[in-house]
Amino acid sequence: MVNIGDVARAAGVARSTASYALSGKRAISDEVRLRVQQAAAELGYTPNAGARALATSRSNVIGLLAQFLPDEFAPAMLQYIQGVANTARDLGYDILLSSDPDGPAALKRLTDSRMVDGVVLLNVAEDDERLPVLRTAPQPGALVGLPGDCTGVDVFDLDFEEAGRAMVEHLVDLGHRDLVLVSQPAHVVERGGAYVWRLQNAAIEAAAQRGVRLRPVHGSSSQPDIGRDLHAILDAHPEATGLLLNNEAAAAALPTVMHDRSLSAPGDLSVVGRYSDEFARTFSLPFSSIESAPDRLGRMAVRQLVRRIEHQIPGDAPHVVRFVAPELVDRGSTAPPRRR
Amino acid sequence: MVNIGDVARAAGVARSTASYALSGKRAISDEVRLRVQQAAAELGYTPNAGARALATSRSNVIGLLAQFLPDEFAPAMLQYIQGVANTARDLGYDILLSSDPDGPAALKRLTDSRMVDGVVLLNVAEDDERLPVLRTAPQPGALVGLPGDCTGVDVFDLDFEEAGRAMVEHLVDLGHRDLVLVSQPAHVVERGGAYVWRLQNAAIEAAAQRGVRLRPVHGSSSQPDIGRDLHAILDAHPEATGLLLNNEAAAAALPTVMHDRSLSAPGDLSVVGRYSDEFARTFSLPFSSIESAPDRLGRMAVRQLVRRIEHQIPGDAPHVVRFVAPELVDRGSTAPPRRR
DNA sequence: TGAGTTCGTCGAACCGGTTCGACGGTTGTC
DNA sequence: GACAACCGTCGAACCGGTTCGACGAACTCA
Repeated sequence: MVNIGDVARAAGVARSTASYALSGKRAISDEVRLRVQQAAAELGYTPNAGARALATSRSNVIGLLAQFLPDEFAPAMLQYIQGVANTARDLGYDILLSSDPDGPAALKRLTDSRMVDGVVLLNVAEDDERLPVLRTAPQPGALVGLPGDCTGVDVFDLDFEEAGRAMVEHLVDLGHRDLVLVSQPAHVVERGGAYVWRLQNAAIEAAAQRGVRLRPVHGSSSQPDIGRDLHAILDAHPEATGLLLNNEAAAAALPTVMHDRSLSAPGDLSVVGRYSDEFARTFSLPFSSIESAPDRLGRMAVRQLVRRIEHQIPGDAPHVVRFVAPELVDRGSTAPPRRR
Repeated sequence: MVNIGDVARAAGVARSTASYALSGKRAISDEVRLRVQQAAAELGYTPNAGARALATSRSNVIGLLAQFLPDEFAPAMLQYIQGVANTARDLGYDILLSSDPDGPAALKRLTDSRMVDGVVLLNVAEDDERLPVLRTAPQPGALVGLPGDCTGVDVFDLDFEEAGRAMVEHLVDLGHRDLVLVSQPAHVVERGGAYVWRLQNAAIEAAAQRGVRLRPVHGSSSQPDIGRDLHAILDAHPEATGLLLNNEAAAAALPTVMHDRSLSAPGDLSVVGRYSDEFARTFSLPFSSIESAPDRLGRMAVRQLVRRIEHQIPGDAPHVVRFVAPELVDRGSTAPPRRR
């Protein structure tokens, strides 16, 4: 394998000169620089990543910690991963994907071994066990998802409170007075999926303020259970005219369930979900939804991380907690309730 | 950051002794070994990945080249990625995920920089541009997908020919004599997605042998186009009683389309797909299907790769081309055709 | 003409591991 | 009692980059 010594020899200069000629960190005569660059090109020189990382303490790799939990809907996760991966690539970073179920251990290994210059955490829990590890790590971290304690990390998330309010307001404005909100399974909440109750509490509060009824229920996050759950929910609440979904699996399953019951939206039931446009296309979902903007969140997280890594922001500068404002994408699944 | 010198000093031994005590590559007295291990634990020592890679020419990282092409159905891709990631983790390797659209360049950089000990390629094309790069790389490579020329790489794929035959045989045995096969879009084929015509040709041949009619058609691989395509296909072939799907997006969209047309399977139409059980659950697909086994293929690829990396197999040993036999998972979507 | 700058290049040290050869001490064998 | 074999440890070299200080040559200016 050709190394920088070979390039230097071919160009007739010292190793250090070759290094400077390629990096441009010191003035080098045009003549020598061209000779070095040409030699590098001819020999097909690619710097050894390990050696460079050792010398510079920088790897140009970003760690991405994502867990494929049985109660998270995998296709929804994928969108965040793609957002992070694409942005990292554009900024010149590779991504090291860890799906280790033992998040804290994986994070500690990745950071302590200096394999990564920074990390992005997905599936952030209210009391995330990875955060203490991350705070003591020398590298910066960015989260997609809001934890209880944001100190020492940059945080990006959808404004779930506002999302909950917006969903309720939208349906109430149309005249609905009996709503059902289908959330993630109860044990996603127990595990610390705070976004579930952030949206739910805000929705309940908004409903109370407008004087309408909103019943929060949980649904499974996998097939075929969620289908049964939806049937049970619709059986239990025949008076409901508006359905709110904060559960991707439920959204994916609902068209089939409604078909089985010969219901259609918005004729029989107005439906609003919370998922991305990409997700809606993938699953042919006809429901209006609050855009969850996974690509945008992934991009924001990586951008901020890279800014910190490259010291445009010092590590002790104040950290950022930024919320994306929810936007309702109208797919025509809501209308005034049918007179009964 | 604590390094092996700190550990050695704390244990009162030389750096080399500390290294041997931790790696076990030379005999070390129990007493010294324990002292070193304890010092390492107390100081929270984690080896520097770059330094180790530099010294050993091994990074314990596997490169995963996956392209999220607009005409590949992303959720289907994810299953392969998960299979590869999980197996790699179990075997002690991290995964570097590259989604760079310029595959050859990304591959060259990853291998030449010695960032990875080996690579797994997804989205393999008949005449894959990454293969020449991979063959000259010093690291081994494993493919999930069959290229035209398999020299120098290990290859794992579903037996698409057998899959095509099995789908046809199954329906013909039930009495169907008019079949339609929905494949991926034409330009997936043009780009080199050989699996499309491998299945298609085998299906056509099997149909000819059994004396039944099989019409091959292409469908889009994204929503909502594929929905329109399916309607058009069903309009154009009202006489068909059996539908074969080699297109995940089509499978995902078909329930809605059939609902819109008030068709049901197997009453009005017998349907057989080609996708994984996990995929079927995610999309609530009620159709019987040939299992595409992405987890198994990912696992096989990584296992073989690791075997080569760890020199249980020398690099010049003969390479492997292994096909997974298709299995039909019966979900009750096929039956003898209804008498017209 | 000599001192002070500036510019371009070089040599050496360093990053943090692994590994090879050497060496002193103990044990075993005849 | 001499010699060989073996065991456990050490020092030094090496992997392939980057970076710092030094240094010679050319240029500037008094």
